[in-house]
Amino acid sequence: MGEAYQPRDTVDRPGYLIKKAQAALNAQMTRALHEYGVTLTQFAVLTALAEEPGLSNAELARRAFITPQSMNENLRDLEQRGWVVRSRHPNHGRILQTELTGAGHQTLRDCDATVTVIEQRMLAGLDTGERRQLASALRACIAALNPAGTQ
Amino acid sequence: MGEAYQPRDTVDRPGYLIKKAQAALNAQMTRALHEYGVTLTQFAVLTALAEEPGLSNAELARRAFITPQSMNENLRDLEQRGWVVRSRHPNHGRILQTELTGAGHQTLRDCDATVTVIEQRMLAGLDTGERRQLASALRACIAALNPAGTQ
DNA sequence: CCCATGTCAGTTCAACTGAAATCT
DNA sequence: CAGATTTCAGTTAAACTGACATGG
Repeated sequence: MGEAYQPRDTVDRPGYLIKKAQAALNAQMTRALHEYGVTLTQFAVLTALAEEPGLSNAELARRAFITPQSMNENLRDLEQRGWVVRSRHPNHGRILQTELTGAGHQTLRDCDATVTVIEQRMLAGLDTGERRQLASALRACIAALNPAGTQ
Repeated sequence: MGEAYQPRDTVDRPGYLIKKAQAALNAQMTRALHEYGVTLTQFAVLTALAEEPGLSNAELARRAFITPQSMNENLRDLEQRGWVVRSRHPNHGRILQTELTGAGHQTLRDCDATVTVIEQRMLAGLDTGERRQLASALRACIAALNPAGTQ
C-alpha cells in the first residue's frame, strides 16, 4: 500500500509553470523596484491611487488582499517618504483619504517604466495574438479558481 | 514635473494576471495541503524525491531556489513525520541521501490527488489546445526572464 | 447597539545571513 | 588549502491576530 507512487512530472504541471513564471517575474520586479525603495505591494498601491485617488486604507487593503493593519504600515511608509498624503474624508470623520503627491507621481512613473521593461522582456518571444491568448487563458484560470462573486 | 502620471490599467498588465492566478492557485493549494500538514515547498520536495530518489539536501535546495539552511528545516520536519529517511552516501561521508518512506509515498499520493483536482478546476474553461498554448506561453515567459544558463 | 475604520502591539512563517564542523 | 555539504544560531520581511478607540 502506497509504495512508489509516481506523480506527474513536475515540469509538465500547469501549477508549476505559473509558479515559476511568477517567481521569476516577482524576483526581477522586486530587485528593480528596490532601487527606488519600493516594495511590490507599495507599487500596487501607488498604481491604484493613480487610477483612483482618495481611496481609504481599508479599501486599499481589500484590493491588495491583505489586512488593514498591514496596509497601514505600507501607507505610513509611503507617507514618510512624501509620496502620499492622507486627509480626513469631508463627510466621514474617521476615514483617511489617500492621494499621491507630485513626488509620488514621479516615483510611480519611474517604477512603472522599470516594471514595463521587465514585462516586455518576459513577453519578447510571443507575438500579439499569443499575448492576447495568454492573458485570456490566465483570466479564465483566475475566474475558475475564485468562487463566484469573489471576483 | 511628474504630475498625474497614469500607468496602464492594472487589470490589463500581464504581470498582474500571472500574479493573481498564482496567488489564487497558491491559496487553494496551501489550504488543501494544510489538511495533511504539508507546505507547498514540502509537497515539491516529496514530488522531487519520487521522481529522483536519493537527492541531497544541497541539491534539493538548488532545485527549489532556496538556501540549504531553509531546505534543511523542511527535511527535518519531513523526517520527524516519518515521510523521508536520510542516510549517508556510500562514497561520500558528508552527503545525506534523502528517500521517501512508504508513508511518504502514501502522503504524496494523497497530496497529489488534492492538487490535481485544484489544477483541473483551474483549467476547466480551457480546451486541450488552449491548455497546451498556455503551457507553451508560460515556458516562453520563464525562459525569457531567466538569464541564459540559469534554466 | 452594531458595524466599519484606523492604529498600536505582539506574533507567526518561511525565508534569509553568519559561522562552524566535516568531508573530498 | 580550496570547495562542497550539513547544520546551529540569530535575523529579516512582510504578512498575521488581538485589542482598542472612534465615527456613523
